[in-house]
Amino acid sequence: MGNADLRSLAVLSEIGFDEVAGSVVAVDAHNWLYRYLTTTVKFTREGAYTTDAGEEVANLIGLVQGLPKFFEHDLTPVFVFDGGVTDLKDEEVAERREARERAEEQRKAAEERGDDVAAARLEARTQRLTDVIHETTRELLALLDVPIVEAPAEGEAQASYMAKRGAVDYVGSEDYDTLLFGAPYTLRQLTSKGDPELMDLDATLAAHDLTREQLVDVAILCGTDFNDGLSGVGPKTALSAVREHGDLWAVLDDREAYIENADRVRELFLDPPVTDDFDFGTDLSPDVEAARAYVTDEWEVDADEVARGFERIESSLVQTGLDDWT
DNA sequence: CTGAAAAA
DNA sequence: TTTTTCAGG
Repeated sequence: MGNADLRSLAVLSEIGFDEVAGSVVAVDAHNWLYRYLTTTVKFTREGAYTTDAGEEVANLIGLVQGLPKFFEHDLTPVFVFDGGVTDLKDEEVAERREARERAEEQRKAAEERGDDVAAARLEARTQRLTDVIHETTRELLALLDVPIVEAPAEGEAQASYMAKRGAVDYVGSEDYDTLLFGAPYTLRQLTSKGDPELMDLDATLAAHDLTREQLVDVAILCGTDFNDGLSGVGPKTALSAVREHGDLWAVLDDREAYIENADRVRELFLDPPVTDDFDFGTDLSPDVEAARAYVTDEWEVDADEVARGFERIESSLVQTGLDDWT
C-alpha cells in the first residue's frame, strides 16, 4: 500500500555530486528532518537531544549534521515548510490527534487530583513542542542564511512546483511522489554516503508511454499516501490497466471498483495548492559563529556531532568561496 | 522507506 | 510473476 510501488516505474540513474555542483535544491523541511532524526540522530545519542528544560531540540543536531552535505558539494538548499495539512493525509493527522488525546487525558487526570500546576504545564508543553521545533529550525536556518519557503499546503507539492517553474534545479527528496507532483528532476540520497540518485520524470513517462495524468492514475490504483489502492493491484497490473483503458475512471468502471476520494487525490497531485510568493537569494552569507552560539549556548546542546558539524560547515564555506560574515 | 520472504 | 506482509533503520 505504499509509494514504493512507484520505484519500479521510476527511471533512476546514478549521478555524481560533481555533476550537480552549483545547483539549487528544494527540500521538504519536514520530511528531511524526520528522516534525519529517525536514522542518524536517534540511534547515536538517546538522551543528548533534550535540554535540561526537557525541550526536544534534536532538530538542531539534525540540521547541523545534515547541512554540511549540501555545502560541501556546493549545493544551495531551499527549505520548504509545510502549510496546512491536507485533510486527506490520515497518518499524520491521526498521530497528532492521538498525541492530543493522550495529553488531554493526562491533563484531565492532573486536573481531577487538583494539581493545577501540572495540568497547566502539560498543556503548555504539548502545545509548544511542535512550535519549538518549527521556530528553532527556522531560526537556525536564518542564521545560516539558508532560504526558506512557506508552502500553502504540502511541502513536496510546493518544492515540485518550484522545480517545474525553474525556480530551483532539483527537488531533494526520498519520496517518489515528487514524480506525481510533476517535479522534472528529483535528487535522492542526498544525505547518505554514496552518490545521489537522479529521478527523471520525462524519462519515466517516456519509458512507459504515459502522460503524467496516467502516471498519477497508476499510482492511485496501487495506493498512495492519501488513498488505499485496489487489493491485488500492484504497479504491473495498474500500468497495463491504465494503458488499456486510458484513465483511472475507465479502469475503475471496467473493474467495477471504487476508490475513496479518488477524484480529490487525483486533483491533489495534478493541481495542488502552491504559491509563487517566494523570494530567495542563492548567495548565502551564513553567520556560523552566531549559529554555533545559538545551538550550543542558547539551547545548551553540547554534542560532539554539533561541534563537528559546524567545523564541516566552516571548512566547506572556505572551499566553495562563500563569504562568512563573522 | 528498503529488502526479502511468504502468499496468491 | 506479482502482490502483500514484515523486520529493521
